[in-house]
Amino acid sequence: MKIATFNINGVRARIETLTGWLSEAQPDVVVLQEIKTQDEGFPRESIADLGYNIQTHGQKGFNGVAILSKLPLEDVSRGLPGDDGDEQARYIEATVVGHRALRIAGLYLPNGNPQPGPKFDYKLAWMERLRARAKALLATEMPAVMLGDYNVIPEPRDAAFPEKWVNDALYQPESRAALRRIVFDGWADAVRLRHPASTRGPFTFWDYQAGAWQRDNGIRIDHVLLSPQAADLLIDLGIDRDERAKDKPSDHVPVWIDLDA
DNA sequence: ATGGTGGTGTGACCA
Repeated sequence: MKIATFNINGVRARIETLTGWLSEAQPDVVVLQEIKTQDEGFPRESIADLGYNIQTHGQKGFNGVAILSKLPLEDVSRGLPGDDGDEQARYIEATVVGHRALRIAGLYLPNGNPQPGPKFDYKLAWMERLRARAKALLATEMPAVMLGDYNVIPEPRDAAFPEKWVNDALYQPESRAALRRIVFDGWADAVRLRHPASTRGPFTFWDYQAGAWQRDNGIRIDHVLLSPQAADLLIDLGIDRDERAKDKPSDHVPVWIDLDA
């Protein structure tokens, strides 16, 4: 089962980018971030035409996440538990039933800039809520995958120029420590499983500005975390870097895994 | 030191 994450940066503006990639890559399950639309504005038809079931958790203008799946989606839940007052659409979960059942969590972690400030505080609080939810998923002992745009650069080798990020929320010691705490509870970072010795990258995001793509000035912020039961099923992993060079690209590229599920 | 690009929706915010 091929499962991917893609921050699409506006699904209506980039519907042809998305359908072109779906047709080529043929993922079974995709979590999308930054759909930037309410549920009723989501371009369902052109995605359903490719054989996908669609579950959205949209918001007007900003944020918004979705799950697309060629297999049926069950027990869908929207929103990250732990704060009933949180209005931002950044989290969706569902169960996908292949020959095994898998729990999929698609997330768009807060950017947190500028830091310090209320947005950074929201990021760190959101990460504590994510850790609690992640622990609950581990406790089920069901194969689980938590993937999406984490907006955290884990280590210096995850940036082309780490020194440029020292004042950025994505690279603060607090952000990095919060991600480590989640991972150390029992998750595997799938990209690092497959690229353990790389001293530079691989990257998943290149800014639109200043020729970042042309200079390969990238960062790794889109992550795939696997529960132990899911890690046991890992067959393959890829980062569709070529998508960044195409017309009307997102600033992120898809990251995918193939699971024996 | 700088939002230089891009989406949303028509102001100004978000990344």
